[in-house]
Amino acid sequence: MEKVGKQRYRPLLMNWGRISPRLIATFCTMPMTSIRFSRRSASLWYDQKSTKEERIKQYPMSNDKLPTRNENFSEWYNQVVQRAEMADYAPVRGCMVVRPYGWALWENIQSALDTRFKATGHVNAAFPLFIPKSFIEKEKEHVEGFSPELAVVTIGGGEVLEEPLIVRPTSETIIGHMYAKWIKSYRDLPVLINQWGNVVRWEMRTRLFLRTLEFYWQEGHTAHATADEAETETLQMLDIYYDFAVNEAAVPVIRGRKSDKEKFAGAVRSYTIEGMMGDRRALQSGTSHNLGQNFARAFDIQYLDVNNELQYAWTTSWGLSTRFIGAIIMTHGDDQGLILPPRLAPIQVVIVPIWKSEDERQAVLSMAQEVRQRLIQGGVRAQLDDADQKTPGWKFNYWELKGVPVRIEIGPRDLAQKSVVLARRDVTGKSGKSFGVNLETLVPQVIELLDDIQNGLLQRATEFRDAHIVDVSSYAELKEVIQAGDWARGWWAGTTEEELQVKDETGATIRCFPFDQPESRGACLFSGRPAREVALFARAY
RNA sequence: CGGGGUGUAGCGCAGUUGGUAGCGCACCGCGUUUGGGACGCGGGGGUCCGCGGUUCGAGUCCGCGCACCCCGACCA
Repeated sequence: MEKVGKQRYRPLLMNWGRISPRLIATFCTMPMTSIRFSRRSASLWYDQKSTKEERIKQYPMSNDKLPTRNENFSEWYNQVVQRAEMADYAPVRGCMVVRPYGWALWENIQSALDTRFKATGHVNAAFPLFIPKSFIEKEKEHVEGFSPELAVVTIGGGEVLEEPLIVRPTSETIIGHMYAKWIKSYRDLPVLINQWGNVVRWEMRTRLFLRTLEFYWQEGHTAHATADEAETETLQMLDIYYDFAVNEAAVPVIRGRKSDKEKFAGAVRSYTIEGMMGDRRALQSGTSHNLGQNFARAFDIQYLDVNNELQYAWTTSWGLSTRFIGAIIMTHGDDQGLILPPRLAPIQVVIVPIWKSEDERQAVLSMAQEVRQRLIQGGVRAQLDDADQKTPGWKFNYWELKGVPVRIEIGPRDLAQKSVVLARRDVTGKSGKSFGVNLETLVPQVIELLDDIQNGLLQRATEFRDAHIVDVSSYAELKEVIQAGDWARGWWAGTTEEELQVKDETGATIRCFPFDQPESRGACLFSGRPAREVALFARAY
């Protein structure tokens, strides 16, 4: 059954140029020094000639430490996601289960975004999961872009369906259809609807959160009376993503316009926020599209304007997905595991009690309870880890792996002075600990610390990013910079073909034309032609 | 769809010339522990991917399937 989609839709594919050796390039730059790995990825790291015995000796299967990010970033990511209990592999290839801890993070992301959507006049609704196949085919670029990755339902209730149903890869088409019904007059505009839901795209290579067959997201779909208004909306929503990323997630993204080659299938213009991950690869973390009148024409979204003339509406769409969780993980995480930005962290403070005797246990626990109460009353998301099967040391490591921003340790030594130990997740070891923190000033101090961590994460990530963007003025320089793993920024006036050539030869793509542009003009780094804007090149996820 | 690989306990794996299945971790019980990933003793857990074949006997050999992983061709 699952093959139906591919077979049916393959013929629709026309000019899918064979694409880049990006993945080869990535593979080549990765160190062959993985310490631990799952069976899944093991073969990648094997020296094909070594014997099985040698491999086992070389790579002990000890399960207690993460690979470091330098050793093998990709394996570090996989293990962090699973061991921090964010997500797990589902029994269906390429699908994930978002576990409660991961979902709690997503809920916080949702609420931060939803608040912003509502504040700008948007409302939520829900559209169907299934889309008639014919809908997808109505917009030419759209069908070409999405055909290869559609899941198709051909049987329902034991009967072969008259028209196959597509499991939505995105909802422009079905929402467009509904908008055509609802929009008759300029008085009906604008329509500003958002939907929280899931979509399915039949990807070849999958990674937890970053690319799975099914993922969760929000998709906003708006319709407007004028091109200007649609463009304003498109940019406004990109700014909301930017504000969210920077101020809630402490992920310093760059706003910009996608190149024609990279824009959404069916859009006139696509805008993006791009983040630099800990391995310096780029991650498209949110997109906003100006669809012009493409979908309005395909779905007959027409209205009568003030002059009683029939006009096509101007539509937009914008989305941010659970992929953003991957962005948070790969932006802030360190060799101990996750570091979650305090504003989004499901648990902001974890309290670890320490005791030896039963007497101590009682006393420590009751103090820990009180601390937890005070924190919660102060509006802090606090949790007490009072499990007695695990040692404090184990708990420290566990909660660090889970990225909880602040840990409070309470032991016998603290009882007497009515004080606690504060440990911040973003500074490892003893230097991140404050001893003898007084109970009376604890709550404001924790709140200040959370704030400090939030700012620190943003600053650290911003500095890291800026240190790895290099200005280039020639193709040779670009190659060198990309080869070194950094991002290259330079004047660009190239064609899509030239962009493709860069991708083929370097593995890098144009991530965006940043909004932040120099005043001057320059010469295209590739062709030497006069260029009006600079582009950012990077290897991307 | 092409090339490569793997299917044995929840996870990671071992299993010799074919002789009736084990190790580590996890899990359960009891006890001792607890300021940076504790320890002892005891215990539970198997359709050895499936089907067929060879054999007195198959995790092991043969055939055919299936699933998953990796690499290539796409993408938020």
